[in-house]
Amino acid sequence: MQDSLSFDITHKLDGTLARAGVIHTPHGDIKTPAYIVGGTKATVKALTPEQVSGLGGQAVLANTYHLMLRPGADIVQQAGGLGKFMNWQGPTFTDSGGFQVFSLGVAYKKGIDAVAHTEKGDADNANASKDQLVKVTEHGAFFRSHLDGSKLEMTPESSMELQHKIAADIHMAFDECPAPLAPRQYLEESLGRTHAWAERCLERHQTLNSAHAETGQPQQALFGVVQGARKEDLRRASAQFLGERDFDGYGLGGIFEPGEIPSVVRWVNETLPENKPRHLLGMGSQPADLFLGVEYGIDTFDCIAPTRQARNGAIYTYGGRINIKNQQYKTDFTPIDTDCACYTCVNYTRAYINHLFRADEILGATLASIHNEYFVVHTVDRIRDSLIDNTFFDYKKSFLLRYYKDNLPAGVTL
RNA sequence: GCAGGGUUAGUGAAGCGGUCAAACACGGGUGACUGUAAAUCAUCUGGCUCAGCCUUCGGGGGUUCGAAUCCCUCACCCUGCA
Repeated sequence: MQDSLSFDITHKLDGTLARAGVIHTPHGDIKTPAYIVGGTKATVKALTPEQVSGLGGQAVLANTYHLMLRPGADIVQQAGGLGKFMNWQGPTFTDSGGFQVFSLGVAYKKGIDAVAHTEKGDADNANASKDQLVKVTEHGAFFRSHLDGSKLEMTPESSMELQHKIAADIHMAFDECPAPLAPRQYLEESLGRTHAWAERCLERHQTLNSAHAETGQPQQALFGVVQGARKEDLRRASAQFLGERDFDGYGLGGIFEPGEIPSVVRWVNETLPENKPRHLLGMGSQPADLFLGVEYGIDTFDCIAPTRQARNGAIYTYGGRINIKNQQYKTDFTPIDTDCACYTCVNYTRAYINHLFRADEILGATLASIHNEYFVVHTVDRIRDSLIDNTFFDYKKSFLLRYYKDNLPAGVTL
């Protein structure tokens, strides 16, 4: 059977876990470290695939839960798979739906921030609220659709069936993402479940891949997802358990702030096998995530924040984040960032984009999304270059000082 | 000219004797957003020496302990009839 995926490490940065390399997939290569563009519902919101590749995007990540609801995995399959369906030629990932166990579960109507970042109500964070749409059992997760309330079930097996129909190049194992401040006992129980689910995912995945081999379809790859919250022993045990199994790579889940990276990501990446790619799930809202992630051994990132924030007017510049809707930009006829080479910065002014947002014109979302996504994709590309020419720490320091000035996020060091 | 209706904060529009600095929407200010529940959400939006006070509901004058709310009058707008 032909390999679904291979990974070459071409450079390593001495004294760190950082590496540069190439992931080879049936739909092309990904030069790593790389920022994977969020395309949850088989679309990168407000952008055409040409715009995504134009801004430097190498691969996109869609979501199994969302595509199961709309349009349904069967339709994506009939279309010829995710890439064909959305006219994206390059590599694709799907997330399993594991994160929705969290976002529609304990975090529902409280917000990820409230559940993941605050110390208050830690026990509360683990408990079911009346509102939440998810119930977890050993068998799988029961969802109520956030769209119409209908009852759905997702199991490790069904997630793999769905992902194979959607047919991205790289799948994620169906995991439970627990609230990071849940009680220890719950975290242990949850991790055991995630591991059992991972084995069930792997088994079904291999069966499905064998069927593809018989029909001549490309092999698909599966990443195991490491959990364990902020507990070193749990994280190392998870990385050990999954690292011993035949996954094509690993996703790191349940990480919420840059300050966790030097601890949690390090524990995991010190333990995982070195020769397989590591994807940091859902992190990459701000530059510190990217520099620290790479430094502690991450190969790929995905995050929806650049496009979501762009739609809401929050825009990255090398001097920090700005809100383009603010009054002060009404008559600012300079680009978002004079040091940025993206399509938006080359062609448009802050005043024009400010106008588009105030007038509620959809082009504002597009131009802002092109810029924000370029900003993070390009930053990771530059980080890659800095690994190759051995200037990582200089680049990290100058970038983060310019971006954060005196306000480095908690836990971030230069 | 006669009869009726109207004039409320940046705009539209509730209120019809005390609990009204005055609902609500829009507009405006600011903030948030990390495997997308999100082109979303939060908050402020008369002034000030700010748990209190001051000035506001077309202008002026009354009634009342008390008026955006009732009466008189003036101005302007709308609708009928001449």
